[in-house]
Amino acid sequence: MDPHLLRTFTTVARLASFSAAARELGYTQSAVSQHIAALEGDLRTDLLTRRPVAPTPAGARLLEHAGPLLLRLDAARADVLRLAAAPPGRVTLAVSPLSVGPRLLAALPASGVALRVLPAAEVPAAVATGGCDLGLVDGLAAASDPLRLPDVAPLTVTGVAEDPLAVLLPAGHPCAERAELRLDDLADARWIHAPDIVAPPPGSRTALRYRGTDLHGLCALAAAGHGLVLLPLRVARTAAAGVAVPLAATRLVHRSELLAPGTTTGAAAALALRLTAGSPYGT
Amino acid sequence: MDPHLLRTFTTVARLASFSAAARELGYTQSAVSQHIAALEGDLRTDLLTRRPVAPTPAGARLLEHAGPLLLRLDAARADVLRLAAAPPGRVTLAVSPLSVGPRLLAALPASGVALRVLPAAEVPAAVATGGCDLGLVDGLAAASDPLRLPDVAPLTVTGVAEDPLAVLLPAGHPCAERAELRLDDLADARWIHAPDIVAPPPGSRTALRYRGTDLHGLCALAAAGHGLVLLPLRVARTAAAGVAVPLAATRLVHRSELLAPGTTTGAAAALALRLTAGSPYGT
DNA sequence: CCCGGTTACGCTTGTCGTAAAGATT
DNA sequence: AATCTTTACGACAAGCGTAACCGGG
Repeated sequence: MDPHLLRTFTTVARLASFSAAARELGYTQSAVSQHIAALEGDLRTDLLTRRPVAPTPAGARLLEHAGPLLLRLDAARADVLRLAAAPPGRVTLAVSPLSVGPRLLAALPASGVALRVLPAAEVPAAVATGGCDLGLVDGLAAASDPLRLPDVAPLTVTGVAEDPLAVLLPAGHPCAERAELRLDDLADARWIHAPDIVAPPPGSRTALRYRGTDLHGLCALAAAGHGLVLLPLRVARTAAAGVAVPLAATRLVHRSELLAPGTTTGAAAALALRLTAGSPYGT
Repeated sequence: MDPHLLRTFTTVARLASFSAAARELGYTQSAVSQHIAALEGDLRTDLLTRRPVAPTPAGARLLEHAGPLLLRLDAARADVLRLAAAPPGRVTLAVSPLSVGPRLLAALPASGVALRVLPAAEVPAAVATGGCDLGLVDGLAAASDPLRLPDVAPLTVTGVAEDPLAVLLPAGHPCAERAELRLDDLADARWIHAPDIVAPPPGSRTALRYRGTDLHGLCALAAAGHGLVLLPLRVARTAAAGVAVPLAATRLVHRSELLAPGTTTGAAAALALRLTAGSPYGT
């Protein structure tokens, strides 16, 4: 269960080829073959079928563990190295699309910050492994509850914003005239599932799958009637087309949180302070 | 960042001694010294002070990562091995003290089950690393919200019970006659902090620290006026002494959840079914 | 036969233990 | 002086690459 072996294993599984994995990792085919053999010998189970190369059930199970494991390992290394490293000159901020709000816009102009837009699910990893100095994530949660984030590393989590939710409807939709909606009212509706932007409401059915982090395109699709989208009211109102109807009688709110690694110094620490200053939302 | 090196590092840090760690791990002092040197060389930072042996700041940081990391590694190995292993003859169920409720008592008699009482924080690890076949954890959460559990491994989590909360007061307490209480009413009160049994209410101050999983002793202390305790109403009512007053106007409930590893077979699967059958509480 | 994974084998490197040296109280 | 960590060194094993081998399209 050497991490090197796990890394080779995940690479082989991802590329479905020993030789391609060898090229990517800078090994020879032979070494890759030996790595897999070592893992399989250690666990006394086949992990991959050859020809075609695909994970066995045991291999699939191991794959579920290997990703988070290697991530945590990178995070640990990055975190310790960060202690000794000089504070970054230019701060890189990982943001999920909907986490960009007034608070960030107000805090930004002060210094040279590079933004990096990532799906919410990837922001914690980006901060933990040192790719970015700070992160802003958003998601749906019960009011004043912190978001559920994958714990890749011990990160400092601070709430920075909470917004009520709204549904973005096409102009002609039967509910478009109403002052507010409940999720029950839309029980039969189809939603656009855009996992890189917003989690869909629990238990909803999917009309269309939308990949990528482009919010504008998503709103356009919703306005054109291809499916409903749940957005922070603040964002839904600014959509060029479509009608934003506030969501009532729900415990859910849209929440944004700042993620900071254990060590935050220099310009990154200053930005973190501006982002959280006077925030009414706790850890 | 070889796991072996991390393991000796954590052992040395825990025992504050190279030689003691060597004895525990079955190495020579020399090997331990080389392990630490290898880690320090790899990260280009001192991790431990010698004489006395104690973690440096960087070392302390690494320690925070090392524990969860090694746990996940064990969990991965155990999970894959469990796929091939024969279903256990006797099921071992890890339970946190307050997770033992009517549902478990009803499901138990059917077969030979061994119970293992652990602090709630250790139950997920016990299930993930294969020490136990199933786990029951409890904790405080917003109504119908799942508990926040450390994700040591991808476990199947199923809610099995929710209970209203109560405060256990000594007989003469000013609030003891009231029909119900709010947490605000007790803002100045001191609580017994028993981390292995119940999380204290958020923001409370501690009168006494109580270690161990013995519920009876905790109730006795509370009844004797050494501090308040927050318990599921069901449990508080059965306390031999003391007065149980229901907690009102809170989002918090006491919740129990069943943890199952990815692979659950035989008698363990049957028990899991009985425990969750007809449960109104979701994932 | 060609492509791709496996096996054999030699070389290099790494890891451990023994033992001597060094440091700290 | 005693205790505990570090360093030196030799033995052994592990890991990688080269190259030969094999099995399926």
